Amino acid sequence: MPELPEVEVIKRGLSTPLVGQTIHQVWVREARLRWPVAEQLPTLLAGQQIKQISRRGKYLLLHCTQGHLLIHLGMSGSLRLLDHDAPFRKHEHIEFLLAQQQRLRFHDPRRFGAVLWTSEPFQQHPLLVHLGPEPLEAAFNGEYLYQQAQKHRRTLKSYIMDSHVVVGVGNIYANEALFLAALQPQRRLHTLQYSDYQRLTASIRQVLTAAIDQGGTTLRDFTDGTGQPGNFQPALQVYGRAGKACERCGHQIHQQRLHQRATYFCPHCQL
DNA sequence: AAAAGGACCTGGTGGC
DNA sequence: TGCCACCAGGTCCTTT
Repeated sequence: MPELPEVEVIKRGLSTPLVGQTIHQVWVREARLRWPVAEQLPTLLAGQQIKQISRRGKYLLLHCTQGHLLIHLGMSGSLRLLDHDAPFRKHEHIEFLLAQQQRLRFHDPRRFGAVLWTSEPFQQHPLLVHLGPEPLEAAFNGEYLYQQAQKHRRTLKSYIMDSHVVVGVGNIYANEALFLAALQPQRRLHTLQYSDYQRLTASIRQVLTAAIDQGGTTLRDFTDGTGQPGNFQPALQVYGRAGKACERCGHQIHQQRLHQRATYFCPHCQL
């Protein structure tokens, strides 16, 4: 479900209601997520205050009094802030009881998501320490993407979706960014020029920024922390548009499988 | 050693 | 209606 824009939208939506709140109680109804939820989690978290919320790639980080809660939504995860009387839905695996009788619930049908605790500096967590730069920060630029590419001969799409290269670019936005940059997803890295990487970094930034501004992309069920869906879906140029007309040139959008993922592109615009 | 494939899950959809 | 195959926004681990 969530790529970088969706996680960013959730972060922004939950910051105001959550920062400063105390976690009074935690209920783990299903511990079998991507990694088992720590048995001690309820004990560890009880009484801790949420000091700050941030994001690293697709990880949402709740910085608490004595450590950090790392939340990854995987493919189908979501977080909802609910009133005290909200009935449990299926797949609501974890509940955080807050003051004012509000509760934050982690919902994830496919259980590819993760909820992890660390009391160490979070940057050094094994899942975060090897991540590439944030695409919206200055370290991610044409020079960087070009230099990294010299180490590989793989396809362009798998390259930009690799979180060790750059974080946050999932299948939807990889397709969209490649369309914006007029580059075919299956191109091999060594066939590209320096200027292609400059254009591509700009396109990645552009599509992620626009998606954040629109509140993210809702295909089936994405909502921010308060239940609002995103509005970026109508702006998608290629993703999910197989057989439809390219909005730039009118040719049909093609679909093919690349590395097991649905891949969309305009064979006329993208070279 | 890089790159592709498999695995982890549930639910929705479309075909027969 | 039922059954089945296939698809889905992620990413770590294993195999080639």
